[in-house]
Amino acid sequence: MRKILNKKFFNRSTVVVAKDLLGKFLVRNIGDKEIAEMIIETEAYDGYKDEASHASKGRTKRTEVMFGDPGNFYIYLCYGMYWMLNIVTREHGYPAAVLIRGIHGANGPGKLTKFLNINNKLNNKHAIKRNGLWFEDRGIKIPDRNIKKTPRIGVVYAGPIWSAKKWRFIINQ
DNA sequence: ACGATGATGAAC
DNA sequence: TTCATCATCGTA
Repeated sequence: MRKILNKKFFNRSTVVVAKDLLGKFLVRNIGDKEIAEMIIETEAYDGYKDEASHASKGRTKRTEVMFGDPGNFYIYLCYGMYWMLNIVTREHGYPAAVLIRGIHGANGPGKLTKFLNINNKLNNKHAIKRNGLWFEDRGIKIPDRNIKKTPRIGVVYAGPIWSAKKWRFIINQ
């Protein structure tokens, strides 16, 4: 079974999408090369009230993408060196996204974008084959008992309420 | 424990 | 136009 995840999949609760992405495949196509790896770690960033989310600054040139269509990529540079790959969730006009933090063979959001050759050229592009980067359901279902929830990484600046939210999801090895 | 490295947003 | 900050990672 190979089903490409569509707009409908991403137009749902951000936390649910983040959890559901575990076990799905991130597929990268460049030329005649195709890499497909299972997603093992994600984080949810939901709404303008979430102080950990860039969208808490409101609509800016950068955050505009998060207000866009579900299934679009939100990609930005972090610490001057690493591209972060996010996928926009919820309906158009509501700012939310899921950060892809780990795939099989590349743990860490900066490492996986380097591994898959992802940069801001894909920012605000839709996750479809035509753009060379998309998501597939290959029939793997991760049972709840194998999913670990923890607070998000590197967001202490967001204050006690938002930094404590257990919106990071990892497959228990 | 820390430095690399540059875009971003807010203050001035 | 400056300035602090940062959804990280490799080296130590």
